[in-house]
Amino acid sequence: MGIAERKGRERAEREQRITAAARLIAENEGWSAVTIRRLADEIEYSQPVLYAHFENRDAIVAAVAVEGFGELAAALRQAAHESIDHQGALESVAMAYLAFARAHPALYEAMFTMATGLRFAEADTRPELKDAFAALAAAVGPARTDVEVATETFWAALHGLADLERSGRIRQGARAERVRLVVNCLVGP
Amino acid sequence: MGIAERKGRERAEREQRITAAARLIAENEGWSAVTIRRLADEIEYSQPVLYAHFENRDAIVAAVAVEGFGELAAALRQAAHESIDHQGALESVAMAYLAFARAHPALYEAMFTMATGLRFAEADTRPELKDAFAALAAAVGPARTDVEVATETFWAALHGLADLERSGRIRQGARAERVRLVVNCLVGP
DNA sequence: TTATATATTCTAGCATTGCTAACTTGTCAA
DNA sequence: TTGACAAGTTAGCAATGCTAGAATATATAA
Repeated sequence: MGIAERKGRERAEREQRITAAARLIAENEGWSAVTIRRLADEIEYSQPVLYAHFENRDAIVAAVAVEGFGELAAALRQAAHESIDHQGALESVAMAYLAFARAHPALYEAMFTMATGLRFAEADTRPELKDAFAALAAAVGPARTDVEVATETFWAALHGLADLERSGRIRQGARAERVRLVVNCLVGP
Repeated sequence: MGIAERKGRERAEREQRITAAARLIAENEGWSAVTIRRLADEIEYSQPVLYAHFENRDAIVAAVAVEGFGELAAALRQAAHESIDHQGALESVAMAYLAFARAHPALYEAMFTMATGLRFAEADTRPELKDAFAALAAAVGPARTDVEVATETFWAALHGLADLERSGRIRQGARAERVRLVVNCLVGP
């Protein structure tokens, strides 16, 4: 009997609607507008139902963040394919990273400044998180001995650029120059 | 008559006590523990008094953040003095930046992830903010034509490293290697 | 010195938040 | 049909940021 299956499907679908609503509201009105009551309204259930899916509000943010890491990894992989040489690929990936952060500010915020519970390099690390790092490593990868150090540094530079651009602390105009500086550093010696 | 002066002094002192209490509580228990009621208790006044000093809670966070920028600038300047050659100074400054973020996580959080109202490169930008940027620029400074681009990139790399280290997304161990990679990139050609 | 006006500070309360206990309704097997 | 269990709702708690209006202290004028 497919009753259990149907219930499982319904549950998964409802969970999906919760994160989708959270993401939409956050992107339009900021994360502070994402309240349990608002989400309950949106999915047309009462508030306690949300707690049958997520332990608390932070867990909803974390779920959105995990989605984001999956999408970021995909975007980076696609950008890497658009160039032939190493340097071009790195520049392309870097620009794609910054464009991603700019296009989905609330999503990026969930991925990096909220959701403090999401750990990397642990046993329970979600595959999406590893995948995003791997996508960066693939672009940095060849022709370096210290791939991990280089990837971490590349990632940090990109994240820093994205964050300082978002908060208006560095000029929007000079983006390409800054990216070139970062990429030259990695592709160089 | 020094009545007005005395009142001004008392007012300034009370304001100082508010930000000091906010900072202390944040550093010990996180920013979520910094509530208006808690601060009111701490300075031994009722809650509305706080609103005679700051427009809202965010303004208190912002005030702490400004303090932080002043201290960061000082720390960077001091680090720059400890080396003779350019490369050494840059490495020293970078390490001092990361150490600052690690030593005062709540303060750093106020400076970069909260306090969204603080703008750079605007007319009303507080001098402390410009000073921190200037301290970095002074270290990057000579021997480059594009000082501003280089400084922005340097800053972004440091901020990214600090942020990803804080959230446990890059290894604490390889800090020196990453810093070397960043510095080599700026000092190089 | 005393009375009035002004400035200062407090009490009390509102609306909103995340979250939960306890009731009610629906569902399925015996 | 009935009784056990699951699913969902109502109602409410404690905490938050913030504010109106009462109460008190302080400075100025008579």
